[in-house]
Amino acid sequence: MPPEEPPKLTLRERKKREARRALGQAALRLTLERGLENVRVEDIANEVGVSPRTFNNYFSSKEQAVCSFVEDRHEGMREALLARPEGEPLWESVKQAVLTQYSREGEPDRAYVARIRELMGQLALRGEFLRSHAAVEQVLAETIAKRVGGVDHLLCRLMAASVESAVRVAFFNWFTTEGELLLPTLERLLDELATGMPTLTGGVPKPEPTTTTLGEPLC
Amino acid sequence: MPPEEPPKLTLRERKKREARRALGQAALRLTLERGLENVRVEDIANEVGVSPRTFNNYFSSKEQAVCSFVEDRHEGMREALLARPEGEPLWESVKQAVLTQYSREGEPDRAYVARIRELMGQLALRGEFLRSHAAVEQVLAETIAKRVGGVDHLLCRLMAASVESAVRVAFFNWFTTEGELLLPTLERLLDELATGMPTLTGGVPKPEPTTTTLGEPLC
DNA sequence: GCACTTTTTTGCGTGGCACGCAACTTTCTG
DNA sequence: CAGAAAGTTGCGTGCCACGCAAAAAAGTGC
Repeated sequence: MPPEEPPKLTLRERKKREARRALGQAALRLTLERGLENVRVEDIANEVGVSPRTFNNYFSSKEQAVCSFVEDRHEGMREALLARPEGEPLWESVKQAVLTQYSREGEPDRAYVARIRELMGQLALRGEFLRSHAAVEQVLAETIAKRVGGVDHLLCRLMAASVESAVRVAFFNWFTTEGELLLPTLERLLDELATGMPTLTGGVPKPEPTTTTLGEPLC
Repeated sequence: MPPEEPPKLTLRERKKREARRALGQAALRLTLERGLENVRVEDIANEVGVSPRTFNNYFSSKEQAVCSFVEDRHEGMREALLARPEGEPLWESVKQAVLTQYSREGEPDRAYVARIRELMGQLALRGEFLRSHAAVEQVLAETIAKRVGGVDHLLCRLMAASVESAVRVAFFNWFTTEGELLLPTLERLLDELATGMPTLTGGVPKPEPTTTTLGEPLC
């Protein structure tokens, strides 16, 4: 095996990617440590050894930088989906691609959960967070469309949006509960989507007067 | 019929609501007229006859103000769902509630479409826009949970998220095409969700080499 | 109608942020 | 190695969110 794989990308390209990655990572780390309001753009820039002005060449806000890790999954998502075998039914492909992507990252470290939960509490991040998810959704929709050829674009979008919904809900559940694993929940939710909505109706329709809170407005 | 309905809310409460509504509306109108980057917080405040500082007592950014109309639907959504008859299957209730809410507003004026499309192009608004949708989703999830009693909260969330997905996709389609109506599309997408994902697979799996663009990353 | 409390509005000041611009440095190409 | 192309940086500018405390408005009890 070659220890140095031939850099197919130009040096510039690699440097750019690396800089962006480093900035996003630094932003996330600092925010987890101190909370967003105690992180200045200057801090992030310094951490990476770059001028504050340069930071804004890559991201147009620190919130965007912090959330960039979500968006970064889009590449893996695309590859995972395109790598599925030709004849496989579409939904199976999508499901497996999603599961592949998120198991690639491994069951996330329990130690981070509390901090991530705190992170998500940051109102200021919610918008950017969702925007990043939407970016992944867009890639997913395009890839699905490419895979199935001439099928209705609306349905591709709907499928992509539904999948991202499941991902968001699974993550939400993951970092608001203590013991549960991410992947099984995600798989279950995806199966639920496949089955269709009425499944939920199977539950007891008795209106319990208990005011059950659903938790934070998160996600 | 009483021409003046007795104000069940205190004067303060009414004034607050009115102020917020006026600010949001002004923000939206000005943005549609001139584009977000040509609207200053000061302009919005002046329009309503209030100090800039007060604007920030109601909204923590102008983007939030512009998007507030989306979030304002949550109240109607809640009522519409709770108003459905007792014995009705859950999904049917949800579907009808959503359709009720969006027909309440009437098929949107064609004249606005171009401007709305432009509005959605504003990168800066996307995050807030999604945040508002998420807020509606949250209310929807809570209301669903309340309606079905003790059923799995995860599934309630998933359903709410899916519904919002359909809404977003339907809107997207509505303001990126010329002739189509919003409500029929929305209903079709909701039915698609009810049926479950594999429906999409029904399409021709032939991989057309045409590089079909899916349109803007919007929504 | 009148004191007293609670809530909202407002002006001011501060720290911070995004971005245009133009000079400078690095990388690329032949 | 020389010129072109792309990326980085410092500076300046306009704007913005929010804390704070004083003033104004709305609610309350008598």
